[in-house]
Amino acid sequence: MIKAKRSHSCGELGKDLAGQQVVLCGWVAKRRDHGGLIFVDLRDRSGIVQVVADPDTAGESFKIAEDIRNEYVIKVVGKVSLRDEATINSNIATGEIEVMASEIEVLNAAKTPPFYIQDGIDTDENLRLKYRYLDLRRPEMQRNIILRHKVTKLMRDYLDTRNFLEIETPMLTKSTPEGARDYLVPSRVNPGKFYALPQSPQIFKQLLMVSGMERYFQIARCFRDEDLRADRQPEFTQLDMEMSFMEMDEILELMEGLIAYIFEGALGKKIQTPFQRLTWDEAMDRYGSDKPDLRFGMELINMVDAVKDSDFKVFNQVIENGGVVKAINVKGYANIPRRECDSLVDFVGIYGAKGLAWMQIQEDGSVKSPIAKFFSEAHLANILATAQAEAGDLIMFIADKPAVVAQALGALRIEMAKRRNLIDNDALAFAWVVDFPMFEYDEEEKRYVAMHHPFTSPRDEDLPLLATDPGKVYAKAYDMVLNGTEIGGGSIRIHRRDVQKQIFSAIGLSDEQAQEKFGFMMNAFEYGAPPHGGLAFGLDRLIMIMAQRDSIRDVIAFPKTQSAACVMTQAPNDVDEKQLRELHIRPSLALKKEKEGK
RNA sequence: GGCCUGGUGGUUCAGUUGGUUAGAAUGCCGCCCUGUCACGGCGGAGGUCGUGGGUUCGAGUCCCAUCCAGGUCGCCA
Repeated sequence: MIKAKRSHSCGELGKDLAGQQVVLCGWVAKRRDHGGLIFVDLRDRSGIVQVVADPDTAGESFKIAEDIRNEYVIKVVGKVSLRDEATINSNIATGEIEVMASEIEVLNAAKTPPFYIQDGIDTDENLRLKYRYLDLRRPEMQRNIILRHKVTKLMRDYLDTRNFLEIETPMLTKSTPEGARDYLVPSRVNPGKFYALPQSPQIFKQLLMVSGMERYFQIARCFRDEDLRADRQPEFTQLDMEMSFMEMDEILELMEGLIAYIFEGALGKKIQTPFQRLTWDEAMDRYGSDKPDLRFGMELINMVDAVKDSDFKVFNQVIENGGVVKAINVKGYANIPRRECDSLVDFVGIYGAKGLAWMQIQEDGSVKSPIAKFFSEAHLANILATAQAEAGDLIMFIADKPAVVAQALGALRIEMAKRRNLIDNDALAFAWVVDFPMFEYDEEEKRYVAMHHPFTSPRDEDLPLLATDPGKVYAKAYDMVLNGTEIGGGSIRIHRRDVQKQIFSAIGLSDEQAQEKFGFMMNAFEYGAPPHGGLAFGLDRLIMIMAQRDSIRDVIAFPKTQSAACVMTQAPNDVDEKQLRELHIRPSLALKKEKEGK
């Protein structure tokens, strides 16, 4: 047994330590056995260093070096030695030195792992998740987790120096069906009753403002029982903040400062502030999205004036029925096969568009298009001028209700940018989207629902519209957008009981229902609630973008699969009938389920 | 819930119009090798082709169902 304690990390060794004895601990990343000489790449969190076992210097330990295998955990005593010029390995940070082992101890043997413990592996994610502890041993995953740690540390530092208090709020809370589905937790001591896991600490942080905490933050776990996506997990983390006595402009500026601080501190990237601001209307009009990707142009162009009064009935009917015709100009993409155009019709169909028209501008300036015959020379000239089209361009049109055009053409804009390779992967395009509509109409429920959440303050000038025309009310809400992803959102909140009541009424809650669900909050507003507002960043998404990954699963240590399951622990799992009974959940339900399963 | 893609040695994949004993690379095991770092050389083991039905003389291949994973629409105040 080696008595000496670990003295260094593998990655920190360098030329300055030449000649010094070190004690290293780590995992065997690779072993190259040359018979009379064995090389071991030893890996720990800090990096990799080459350990050399030479019978002359390793003595008895040479036999141990012969038996070790990948992922064995070993301890090595050895001398740092400069490598000969010819044997320097410039691929690794410690490539100018190596450690001549004098003693080796196996701390633990290891089975051959089911996949390679290295970067850039192309292994089924299910397998990686089943052996997540091995997946997290891979350097790129360790870098992601380390980045995440750095970012949360920087967040805490930034907010601490600006007088924020980190305060925890409950995980067992009250279910409020407005919004996403809740994860419910049965109460043992209150038969038949349930807690809900928080979708966000929204109400509690507002109450903390009533409490006079003035500035609050929390790195808060949130839960939503909805379907998963590459950027959506049932439990996720947000940096949640709330501030009293601050106007929107002050909050946005403070948040820009936070983001700049994080990017500088964690990635060494300077971020230009202030960020561009777009109103929601403008974002929808120009990009067809409330989270526009501003790394490229290709804006949506309104074609109504250019195409009206033509012989093309499809466009005419859409315009007559209050719809719009919009287009994007895909520069230099005219020469694509008809087949690709047809497949793009299917693409926009996913988003509800009933069709897609296109015009290919030929080298001689003439227009090749299935719909060209419906337009006069003057119309065509007008269309080309409106689209600023040149030879070689492809103009793609969608005509439909404004919301469908925005969604389908907005998605097409991004798809075409990908195909044209217009997106700079190193670019960081930040923006604020402000002035969201307060409500949107839910066709299914036949009522208005809050677009952000019902605690968002309407604009002062729109207050009179609350009772008469809720659809026209705008909110003091703001989203931070980065590269086409919403990374944060917030608002100035309501701090007056009468306004809050009006909002609940506008979304169809009776006074009694409002009192039953949110009475405690409205009561609090009567005891000196300060004006306040806040914001929450989606931490997982932010880290994902910073780490340049495509999925938040890569920046979460133990994520769930698309079916909200954990393949490593097998959660969710069956529970004992006894447990159910204690929770006052009738075992008959479970039994019934079991029978159905058979 | 809808649509799309995938599931074949440990891993990543190939597998033709359905036809003999299902291949490759890598990994793994054994032997050899004192300057490799994707070490090299020789030899070897390893597969109920996701699961269950069906069609057929014959199914990895065709059909149906189902499970799992991923993407996406709906959903996500």
